[in-house]
Amino acid sequence: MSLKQGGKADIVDVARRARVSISTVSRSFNHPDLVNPATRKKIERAVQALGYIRNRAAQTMHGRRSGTIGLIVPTIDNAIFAEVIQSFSDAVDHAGFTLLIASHGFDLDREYAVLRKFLEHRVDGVALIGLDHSEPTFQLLDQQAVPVISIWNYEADSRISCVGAKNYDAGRMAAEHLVELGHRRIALVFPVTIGNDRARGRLGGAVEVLQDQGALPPEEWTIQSPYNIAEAKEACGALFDLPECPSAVLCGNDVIAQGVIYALLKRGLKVPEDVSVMGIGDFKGSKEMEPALTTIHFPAHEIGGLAGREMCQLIAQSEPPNKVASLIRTKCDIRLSARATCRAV
Amino acid sequence: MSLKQGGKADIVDVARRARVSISTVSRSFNHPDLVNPATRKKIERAVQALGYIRNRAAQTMHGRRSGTIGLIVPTIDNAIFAEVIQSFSDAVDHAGFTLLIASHGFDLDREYAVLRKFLEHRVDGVALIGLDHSEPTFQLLDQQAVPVISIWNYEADSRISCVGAKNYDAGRMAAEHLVELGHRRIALVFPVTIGNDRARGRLGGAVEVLQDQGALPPEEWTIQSPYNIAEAKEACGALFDLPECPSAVLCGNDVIAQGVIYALLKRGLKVPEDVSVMGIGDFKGSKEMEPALTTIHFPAHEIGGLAGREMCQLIAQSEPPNKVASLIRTKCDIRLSARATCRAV
DNA sequence: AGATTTTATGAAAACATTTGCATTACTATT
DNA sequence: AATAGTAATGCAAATGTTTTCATAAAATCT
Repeated sequence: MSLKQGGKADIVDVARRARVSISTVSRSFNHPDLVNPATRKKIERAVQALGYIRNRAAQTMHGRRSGTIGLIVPTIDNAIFAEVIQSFSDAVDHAGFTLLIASHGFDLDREYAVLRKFLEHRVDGVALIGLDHSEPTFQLLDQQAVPVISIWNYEADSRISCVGAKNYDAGRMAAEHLVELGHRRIALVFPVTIGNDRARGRLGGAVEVLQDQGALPPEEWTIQSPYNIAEAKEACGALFDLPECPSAVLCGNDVIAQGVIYALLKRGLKVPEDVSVMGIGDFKGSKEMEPALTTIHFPAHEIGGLAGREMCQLIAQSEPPNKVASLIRTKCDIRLSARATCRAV
Repeated sequence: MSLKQGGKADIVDVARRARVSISTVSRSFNHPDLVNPATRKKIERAVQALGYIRNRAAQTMHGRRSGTIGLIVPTIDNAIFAEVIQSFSDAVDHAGFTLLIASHGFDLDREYAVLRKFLEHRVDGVALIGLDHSEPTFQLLDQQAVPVISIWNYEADSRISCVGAKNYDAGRMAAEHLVELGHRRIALVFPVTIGNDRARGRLGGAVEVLQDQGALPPEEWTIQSPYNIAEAKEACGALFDLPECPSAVLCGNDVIAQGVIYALLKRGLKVPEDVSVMGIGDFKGSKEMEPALTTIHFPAHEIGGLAGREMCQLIAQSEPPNKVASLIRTKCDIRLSARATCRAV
């Protein structure tokens, strides 16, 4: 009975019950210092009694910020991004924003479609993974002048703000480590690189080092596999049934590395005694594996948190609307985590 | 120059450019069949030229659906939920909805706060994990009459719609399998169960079976550990340094199981020769492990997808607004996946 | 005590849409 | 050829807020 029949009370109901005008109610939410504490109390009571919940849509429509941030990722259910999504989410949540999320399965056209959808919802900002996006995506971003940040990759000349690391360096580091350990017979297991600049950068870096060393792997030692334990395990199986087996395997990321290790174990081969395995990413759990995975450490948690905070900053900067925020570029350091899956030969 | 100075065109601009009324423009979006194809073409061209993007906030405000669904989970960066989030996301995306997501870190008060925030955004529906929620949460849900679904657990007498499995059964199955294999010296590694009915159900089921067999583990064989490889590995270490070592370990989920396996490997103990390890959940990758993990299979992908589709159904049902949708309860089957980490003794 | 500033409130316009009702122009029916 | 029915469109009210401006009341200054 204290509730309106519909169950949904609006600001007018609150005003009526508190015997003040709607302006005062609105003010008591948005600029509490401008309204008499006693009045505020009355309003507070009315809100309680009616179970009133503010309608953000109405505020949004009025031209204010919507209080939402959109995050577009290739996939959610993947160790790579889960950590970065979590820390990004925490950071924007902490600043009072609500997160809209969607995945596109590495399809840049779907990415564009999702972006449009987010824009229809008038997100205050958008975060994307990597710097590889379709031209329409860039144009839309530009035209709508929405604050945008790219997570995971760093490029000094990126078209949009970014926070992340140089995947090219990661690829180099990984290959160099293997080479320093004396390996020359190195196989490569990477995902498809179109529309995936992280993988492309890593592979490019690794190949360059190997080329300099005259250790470029033959065709049959270059395996393609998605970021997925099962498929990686399956895909690289043939590798070890070959007459000449590589002494080390450099993997596109830790998930692939895990698949490779399982494939080796399954064949009764020992890591690192028979074959060394190198990952990239240093996902949660890679350190705890037995033997612990040698990999290139990416500070995923830090990258996600930084990206979230910088996103909020970009949004604050771009106030008033239409003021274009300046670009921010943050380079995060990566480093070799030499553990137990690679040995010198 | 074809763009409005602000960069943002509205429906009025489109109408003007297409030389029709705003009503017609609106209609051509929402009820295209009611407008002349030729007119629709004109409007389409105007939209293109102006780079117009519809404002969902305005539609929302008008009382229609917002086109958003809120998903509240304990954590995102965890193998347990990542898969279910992904499939739920895909399902609602497919139906044209946009997903709002937030995590609460197993804190039911934060869950309540997040729910409020989502309701401010006028989500068309809310999905929660499990059936353990604070009383204010249930009341708010009730009072706002928002379609809601619980994911992961099934209870015949749940207060809200649910799709999932019986965690109690999972716990029983796991314990029964171990008992059938002849194990009596069984250790338990589970997370804190307050506010986590999944863990509570599993533990309860397992304990009951063990009690019936007079195989209830002593205090020092009951370990507490969060869902986290590193902490599980660390936490159960002491277990194997004890004078009398258990012959099997039953874990709260597969992540914990993996931690336990690594702890064993680290001590030079073999799985399953020295100790059997049982997981619950059957996460992505558990099948590929070497040795492959014996676990209770939860159809996470199916649960998430079903939940997403049923959420959309509930929303459709609750049209017109204020019509309360009926409860839906779907029980998903779980089964033992006996693989290689448990052996008979 | 009168003038000036400050504090607290209200009225009404604005925001970008949707939709019920009214209107006009066709097409089909007798 | 008049009538009824249908298709396509426009007008204007409604949606739930925020905010500018105006006004009234109270506090401060001289």
